[in-house]
Amino acid sequence: MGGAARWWLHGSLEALSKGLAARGGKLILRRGASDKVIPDFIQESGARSISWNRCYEPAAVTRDTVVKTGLKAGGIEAESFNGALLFEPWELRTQSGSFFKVFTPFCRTGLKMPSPRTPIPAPGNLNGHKGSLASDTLESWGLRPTKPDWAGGLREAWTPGEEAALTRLTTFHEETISEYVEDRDTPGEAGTSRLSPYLAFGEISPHQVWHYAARQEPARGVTGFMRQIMWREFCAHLLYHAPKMPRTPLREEFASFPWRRDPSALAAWKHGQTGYPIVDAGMRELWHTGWMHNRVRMVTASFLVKHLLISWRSGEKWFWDTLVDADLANNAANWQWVAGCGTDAAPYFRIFNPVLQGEKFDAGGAYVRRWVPELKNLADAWLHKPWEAPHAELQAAGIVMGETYPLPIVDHKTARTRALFAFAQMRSG
DNA sequence: TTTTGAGTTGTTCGA
DNA sequence: GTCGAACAACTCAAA
Repeated sequence: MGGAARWWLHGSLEALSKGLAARGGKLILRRGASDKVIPDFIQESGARSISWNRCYEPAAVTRDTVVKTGLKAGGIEAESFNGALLFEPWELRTQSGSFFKVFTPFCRTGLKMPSPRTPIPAPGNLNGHKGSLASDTLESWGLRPTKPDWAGGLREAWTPGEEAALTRLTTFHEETISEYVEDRDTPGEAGTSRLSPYLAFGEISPHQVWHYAARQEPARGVTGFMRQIMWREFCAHLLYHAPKMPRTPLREEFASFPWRRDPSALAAWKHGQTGYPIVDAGMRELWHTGWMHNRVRMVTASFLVKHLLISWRSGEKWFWDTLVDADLANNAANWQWVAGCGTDAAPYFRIFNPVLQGEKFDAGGAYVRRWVPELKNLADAWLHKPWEAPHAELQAAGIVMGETYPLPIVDHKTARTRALFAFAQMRSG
């Protein structure tokens, strides 16, 4: 797990432990190889059956199959359930029986399926095990950063756990969803659901999200929001059917793409020091809060892959380490989409212009001013391209280009031409 | 089997 | 300033 996700997991387990205790249960923590720890624990506790929610990531499928086979052979009742996805990955098929590689027909087919099961409430009383069973302490797992403690921004921004997830869902529906279609693309507004980490950790299920939305008045935003939930579903199904997706480009010709190695440019990108305000704002939001607005994820990812010509794998790794909502399937599928090597990817000539993206989606500059405060006194007209601002404007705003804020590490037009050339090179073999 | 229409998110250029 | 076309060609999904 990445660092930010480990921080979240600590809070998540803490909340789960409290929730179980309130219902007469107890959370027991153990760690080690599943096919050893689980059978040992079953023997120790005298359990006769075990249930779990399925994971759909390739390594987890393999692991759980081994565990289940072993338990059944030992006469233990073992049952797994789907708590993570609206549809089973083998359920949604094209008419020819293959899995979907294009989102729109995938989504259409999903919406025509019988409605996903409705969630049932948690039991009131768990009637827990009465004996004493040893448990690791959560602290001993060392999930939270200590030296240094870099998680202050995460604590400010998030409350992990099921209760917080349900609050978030309710608030989103009461305050945000009616303007979802307009506001979800405006990073300066809190226009998105921010449910991603809760979904990633199973603190809320897509079934809960789905049925809660379906029960609402058919507000304008609901359909658009459900479409986004289907994107999560699509990525998970893709990973299930294409297990190599996190490492290998789905379009094979990309194996020979001429990526550059450029550690200093990569470092500038990671730390929000590229000289393009919208990119830097996004990367700093990520570093500070463990989350980045969806629109800005696209812009920053496109910048790494196309302007800097650095492999999407580098970006994938950084996001994996820094996102509280890090999810193997979403991360891999979306990086491949941006890089153009996914099955349903953006065409290669679609290269985001970070200045235009900033001007279009952060027109009032609220987002950049929040995350790049050294530019906050600069007028809207120059905010997304400070290197073009007249000297007097910069001086009035207290900015010295190259000192208080970096000059662009690449020129947009030059970088764009270079990217197009690289793609052409790849195509010609 | 063949054909046809369509495909998350954009930018640039020239009229 | 606004608008439409070009940017390529390919693969997928369904008729």
